[in-house]
Amino acid sequence: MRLSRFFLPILKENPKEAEIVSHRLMLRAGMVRQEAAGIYAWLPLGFRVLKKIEQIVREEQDRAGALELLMPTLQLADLWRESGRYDAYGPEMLRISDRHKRELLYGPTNEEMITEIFRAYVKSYRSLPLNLYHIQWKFRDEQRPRFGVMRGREFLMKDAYSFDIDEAAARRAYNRMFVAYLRTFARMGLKAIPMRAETGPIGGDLSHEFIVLAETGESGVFCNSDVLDLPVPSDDVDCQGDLSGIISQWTSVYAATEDVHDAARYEREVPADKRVSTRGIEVGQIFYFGTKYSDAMKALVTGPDGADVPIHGGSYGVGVSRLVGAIIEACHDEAGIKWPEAVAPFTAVILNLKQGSEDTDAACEKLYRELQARGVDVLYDDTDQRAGAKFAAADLIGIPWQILVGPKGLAEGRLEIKRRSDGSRENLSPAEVVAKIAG
RNA sequence: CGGAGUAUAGCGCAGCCCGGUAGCGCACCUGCUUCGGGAGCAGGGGGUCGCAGGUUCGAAUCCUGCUACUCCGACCA
Repeated sequence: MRLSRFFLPILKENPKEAEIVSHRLMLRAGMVRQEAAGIYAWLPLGFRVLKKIEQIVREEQDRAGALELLMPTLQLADLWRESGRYDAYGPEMLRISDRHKRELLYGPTNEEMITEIFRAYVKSYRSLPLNLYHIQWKFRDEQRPRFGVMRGREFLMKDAYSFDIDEAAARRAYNRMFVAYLRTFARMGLKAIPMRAETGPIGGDLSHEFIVLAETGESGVFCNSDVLDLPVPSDDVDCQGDLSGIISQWTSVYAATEDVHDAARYEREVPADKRVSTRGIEVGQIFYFGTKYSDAMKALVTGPDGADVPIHGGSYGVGVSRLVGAIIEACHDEAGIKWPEAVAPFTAVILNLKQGSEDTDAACEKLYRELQARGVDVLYDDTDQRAGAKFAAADLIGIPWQILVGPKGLAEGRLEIKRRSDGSRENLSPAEVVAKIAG
């Protein structure tokens, strides 16, 4: 992508409403624009990141055996009356009526709808286990939206729903999602710690929140620093195999949000030098809720003995749009964002330090073509701004690799490559640059 | 949902007390000079001053009502 043809409305000054760093940087980097309280338009740069995150979530859900579908944003009120949540959900639910005065709502979550779909088709225990998920916009009419996309009213969420014949099978489904979540967040460059959590209004008795440690997080958290060094399951983990060893490894180390924090146990189990008391951002939560919805909505399957039984369910959410902010909270410095490569809007940016000069133009064009040919997502800053402005913009938008092409280096046949994450620099030949980034 | 504020150009702000027909910095456009860490000079474009009423010869400014947004707290993927 040529920057001169891209849409990147960078701001030099800080918008006054943005209090936390991720919100400030997202606005300054031209990633989002606020359209109403807690409602954002995703501009091209932000949209690229959102899509990368979404794709990682999707790949790990698929790996875990979940099946993607897509449910609508609007749902009929009657569906929610069946579960009893239409009234219980309260003013956070956005209620709408259509021209026929039918009552609808903009979905804040989809347990009811997925249960309705499930019960319409699945009749036998032999169709289980089943895990269906979608990645769709949700709306929760928060009393006080804030912190940009970290707590918007409209947000993109991955929500998966598992269906199993009994509790033991449901716990295996829960474990598969637990492992998928460990992998998902690690692939994005985040340390997300699973913490025992309250089940809240969704119900059930087993739940973990996945928390990214950050001073600007909304909830207080307490954990044993050992949990930060636990190994994340690798690519070849057998999701259909026995995962209980991994789960117990992760859940035996103390980690809790302030809501369920047990100070006595914390002090008893965690040595003083390993106590971490900080704040965190919730990026995912998983629940096992048993037969709560299948009882209320009569989602029954016929078991091996011929008797109908309610299925055991779980639901598993990832805040996809929130993750964009969470990653920035975890990865930035004074100059701007430092995207982990896996979610970066572009892998590399070419900075032509003397636009209009024959030598640098030719070298940049060649490099740009070669990187593209090698499948690298590359941004070419071909604007006629001065070098300093290009450096500042590149640092701000956080592209992992900056390739500096200027007359000084070219005189010796060299380009300078700067790594955004640690600021390290190397002088390399063009071929070496291509090999390093594409290879 | 309690409390406190704000609304003037794309962004950040001044002007309002004391009414007289809107200004500054950044950004944008043109030209020249610059050119490896957010350049300089000169010229230029852009605002029914959140909306609706009222007072007045005259309202960004005073009065009334409304709306939107922000911050602190209680609450949430």
